[in-house]
Amino acid sequence: MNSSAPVRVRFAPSPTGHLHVGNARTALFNWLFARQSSGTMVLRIEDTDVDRSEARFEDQLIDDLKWLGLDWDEGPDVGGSFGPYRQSDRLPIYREHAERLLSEHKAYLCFCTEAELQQERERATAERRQPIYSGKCRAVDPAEAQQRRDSGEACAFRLRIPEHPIRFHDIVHGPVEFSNEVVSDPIILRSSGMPVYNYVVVIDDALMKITHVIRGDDHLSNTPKQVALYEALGWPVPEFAHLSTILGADRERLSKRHGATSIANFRDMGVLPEALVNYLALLGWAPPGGTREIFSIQELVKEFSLERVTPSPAVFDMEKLYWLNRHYIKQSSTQRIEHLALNFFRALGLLSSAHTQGLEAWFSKVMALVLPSVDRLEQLPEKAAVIFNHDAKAALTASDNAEVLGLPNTDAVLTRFTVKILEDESAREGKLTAECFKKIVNEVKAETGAKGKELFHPIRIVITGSHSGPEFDKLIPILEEGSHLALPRHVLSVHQRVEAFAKARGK
RNA sequence: GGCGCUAUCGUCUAGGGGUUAGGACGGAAGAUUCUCAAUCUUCAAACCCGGGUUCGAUUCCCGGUAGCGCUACCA
Repeated sequence: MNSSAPVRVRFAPSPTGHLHVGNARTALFNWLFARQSSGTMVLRIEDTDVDRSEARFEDQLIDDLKWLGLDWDEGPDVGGSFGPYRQSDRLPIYREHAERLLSEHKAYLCFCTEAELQQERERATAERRQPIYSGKCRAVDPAEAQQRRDSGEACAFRLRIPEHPIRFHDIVHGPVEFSNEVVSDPIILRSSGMPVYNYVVVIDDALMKITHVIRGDDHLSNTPKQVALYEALGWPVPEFAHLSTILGADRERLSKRHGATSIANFRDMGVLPEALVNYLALLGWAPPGGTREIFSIQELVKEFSLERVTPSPAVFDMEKLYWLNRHYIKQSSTQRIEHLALNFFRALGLLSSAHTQGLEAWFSKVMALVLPSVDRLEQLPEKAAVIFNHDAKAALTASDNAEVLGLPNTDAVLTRFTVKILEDESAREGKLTAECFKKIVNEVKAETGAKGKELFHPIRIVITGSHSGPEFDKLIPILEEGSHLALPRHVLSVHQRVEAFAKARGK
């Protein structure tokens, strides 16, 4: 172990789709560890699975990582002195080292066919034996093997697993030991000449001088093979840190079935990157004392510690993410949030991207009204429906409104209110102020004797279609100003709403 | 099946041989408000089971159970 060497870590995703939250956490922990120890972060693309890998996914991955605020010092896009950083560009390297292992008798040629191996495995399972490779070709004389290879016989390269238990250290799990009895001599180079994952990962990590391998614990059982490989190659074994799996609410491995799982999903929902980073850091890590929850990414760089990472699997809790997101939405500058929020309204055609006079100031008021009630930005248009939508008929027939509409005073309130608004000069022009509105409401109160919810609920039904909702002081100016803006979806003024409601009511 | 990993409130976790087992999310109640949201206050809620070690285990050890992973010429 080269613990004194400068820290070098890597994040090594397969470009098979968008960045998943589990991988994002792995990337984050690698990055935090690198940054806090002034180490080097390497991005390596594991694209040896040609069938599933696509170049465009690599760009997506990079976008997703950058969105989270992560960066790297070496990688396919930025270069570096340990490249190439795409496995598909490293094939000659893998072959070269495989040949070396062969010549040193650390590896041997295996002539067993896939069908034979398959049979052997089936027999072993049937007889309840360990389905590991028999080691049949270990016995083949190297010279004879070479001859058979030269004559064109198909063969794979297998690593010789040592005759002793394999031990390694894991920062999150402590010492780990595997009996050599249970680990097969692994194939490192297929008969097709293509190297196998467990082999290339070792070659790459070693050649890239990776000192700490931080990855998902689904690789824990593969690690003994990899350790054996390091030893066969005569290279130092790195430190390992295997991170627990992230589970869904049903305690199964988090997958698309559980809804949003990719970084892009969260971005599209209007989750802020700092909220996601904070949340991901808290999944499996806690600061000493364990009472602090809010961490900026810079604070995490300071406070994070691999030693404090828990080994047990964690269930992804959307609600807690949303809580953090609400926190960061409040923390953010209104300018930034409004800029992000605008896109959600544009996407639905509620607002256009054209410059509309007075839009910015008006939109700020809309945001001030609805922002406190959302978990994520995508909910904004729905919350702003009270502004953009008005359906008097629906308001009259909604079951939620039945009780209020049936109250003894409601009819009088509605009638007085309607008359006053329709008569009001400023309302007719869509220039009713919050003060004037309040004055009218107070007059209705005095004339009908209705107060509290008897007074406010019917009026709110007229204006918004629902008895509960935002305060009038804030809402009225938004409606009035909105009615003067040139918007794709016209915002009805108070007067227009009252008029429509009166018409629907037929009184 | 074999091997490995894991096990504290519903969830994320702190803690650790003797504690009123701490915090956060969520939940409930209350305050505030015309209502909703926000905010504030309060409350409920956990050491998987069985053995051992020990004066004393939730903590250490062993076993069980459960969950997850690996067991490929997949990554």
